[in-house]
Amino acid sequence: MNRIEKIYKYLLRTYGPQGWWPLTSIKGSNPTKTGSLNGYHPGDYSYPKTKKQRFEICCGTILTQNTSWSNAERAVLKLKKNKLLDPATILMCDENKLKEMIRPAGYYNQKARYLKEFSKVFGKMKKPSREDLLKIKGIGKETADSMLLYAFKMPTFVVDAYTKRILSNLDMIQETERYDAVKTLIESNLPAELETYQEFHALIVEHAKRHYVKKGEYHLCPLLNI
DNA sequence: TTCCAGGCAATAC
DNA sequence: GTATTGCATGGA
Repeated sequence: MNRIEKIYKYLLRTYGPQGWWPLTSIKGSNPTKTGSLNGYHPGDYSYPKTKKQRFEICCGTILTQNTSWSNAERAVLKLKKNKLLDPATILMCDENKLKEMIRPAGYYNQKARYLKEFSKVFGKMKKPSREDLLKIKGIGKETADSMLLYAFKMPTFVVDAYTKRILSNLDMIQETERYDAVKTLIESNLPAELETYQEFHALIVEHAKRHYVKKGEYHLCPLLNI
């Protein structure tokens, strides 16, 4: 078993299935989880079940850019309450009203624009390619991969700041390693399975929230011992 | 008060 | 091509 696999197994054993991506229509909760308790569906990989849920996940990936999920979730809930978790409605919505709805997620000026841009093309997106998504204003590599992995169920790994921080601390990459290099490293050392990729990214976030927030504590990370 | 969060685009060098 | 900067709310 390679080191990436060992890390994955350790995290899964330690925290259990994470049930990403959270959805507002799911009321289950996991009290062991940091951050929001709502919407996760651990062990159930059948979501999204509807186009509406798929769109909600995509909106969530945009709203949580450089933002805590608790803040992004507030914005998602406001959108839902105002019937705005729908591309046609978002396109018709007054821009200032849309900004007000997503205000708690921060960066609301740009994110409102990003949501409109994405809403324009969502209807045409059956199984979009990464390149298709990257052409859309406001969708970078991580957001594109998050949409592919959690909304469109494609086995593609999502790299984020936490992934780099952890692997760098374990001396498996350089701090400055490029996004796609890290992505390839992970993907080439794990079976290319949707469930595995979905879990691993979620587990990395959960683990990082516990051990990689304070800079002086990275050396206490339990992964250093495996 | 300061720092950080499930990044991205625009600009500067 | 690489490094820096602006964007913003809410919690610790």
